[in-house]
Amino acid sequence: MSDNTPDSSVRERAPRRMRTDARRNIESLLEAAKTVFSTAGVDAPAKEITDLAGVGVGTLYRHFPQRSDLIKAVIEREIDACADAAPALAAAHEPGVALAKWLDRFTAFVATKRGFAAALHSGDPAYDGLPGYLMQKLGPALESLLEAATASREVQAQISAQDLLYAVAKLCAPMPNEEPDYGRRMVALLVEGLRSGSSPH
Amino acid sequence: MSDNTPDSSVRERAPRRMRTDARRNIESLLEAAKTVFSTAGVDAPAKEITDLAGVGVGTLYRHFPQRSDLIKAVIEREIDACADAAPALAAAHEPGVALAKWLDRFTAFVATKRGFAAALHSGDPAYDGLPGYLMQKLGPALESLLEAATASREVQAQISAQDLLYAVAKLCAPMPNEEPDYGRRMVALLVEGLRSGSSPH
DNA sequence: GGTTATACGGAAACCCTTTCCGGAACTATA
DNA sequence: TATAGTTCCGGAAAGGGTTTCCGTATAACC
Repeated sequence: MSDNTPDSSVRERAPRRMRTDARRNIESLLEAAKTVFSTAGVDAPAKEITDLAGVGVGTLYRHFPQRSDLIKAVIEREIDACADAAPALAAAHEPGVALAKWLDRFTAFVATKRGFAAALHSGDPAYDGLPGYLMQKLGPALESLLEAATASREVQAQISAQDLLYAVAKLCAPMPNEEPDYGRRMVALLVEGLRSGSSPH
Repeated sequence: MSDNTPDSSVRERAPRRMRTDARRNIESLLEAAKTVFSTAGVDAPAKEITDLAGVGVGTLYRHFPQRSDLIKAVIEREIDACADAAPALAAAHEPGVALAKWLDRFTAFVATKRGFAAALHSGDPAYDGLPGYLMQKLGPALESLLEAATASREVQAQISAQDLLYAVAKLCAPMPNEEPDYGRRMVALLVEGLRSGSSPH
């Protein structure tokens, strides 16, 4: 009752910022996981990751309570990187070229990171939020590129950003023993379909 | 040296045929696995499968030394069923209709069996042979349907059976929170691309 | 029926994920 | 800087699933 310290009882005290060692360990883990995943796949044992990160298993599981949380975090980081590439491309190239280059960037991401396709198709509900995250982060980027490109008459847009995003994500997902440029060919075919069918049937 | 029994030393004796209980157990296991996989996903514990099949774990692992072997076997069976559907459709319908109906059949297979997409994109080398098996079994079926359809001028073929097969397999693979007919729309768009682009650029 | 190769069942070994907790390290405050 | 109070760390142990192993049972062939 006699406690007049401002806010002490009404508002919880300002959360002290995360300890620097914790922040550093999270960073190390994400970096290590990215490396190990691309080397040995997303099913690599956790020990391999913690060893590379120079950290105990306990530390891994405090920050990423489920294995899938770590995988999700790594994938989301890479999605972010992809989104961040858009503004620079838009500034440096003609609209149509920027769009093409960004699609290449996205295609490379999907084709390279096996873990992404694996998570997406695993059926594990832990990854249900991934398409949403993809759309949320990459949708605006792609939309602005698409708009600029259509405005300058370089392409005719007949497909939503979401449809295109998902189609590329699926078509370019790596399959064993596949010709290297299969994904690109199919995407090109799809875009061809867009160009032609200017009149709906 | 004195052994003159025909063939006994030169040729190994004819292999005795597989024991009937073994054959029966394999059948039970495949049936049980199919059921459990579609109910609880391909990651369901092996015990569930052996219980349903009325068999010990040892039996499962003798016939399918790796878990992936069982999954592969179940998927290959379903691919076979898909291939077997083609002749009947071809006999019962106009070429164009038969092609459409068979593509529907295949689409349903891909969309329904999560395990298929999961295996294909898992990155596990155990499944590297799956696309080959798919092509080997379904390629001829699709080709003959495609040929009949093109011959009767109902479609213009500008895509190889393999490309089409793989595109459908990828586009129709289920993704979380996806509109129900996304896959079909994209496949339609792809086919639209084929119709239009009669002249290569 | 007797002999032999083959298959069965389930306990144990193994490997990986996840939990737990005593002790160490960091932050805030004086 | 010293102290108190959190927060975080490390690795041992628990939990759960796959895979191996081997004594026993049974089908195939003579």
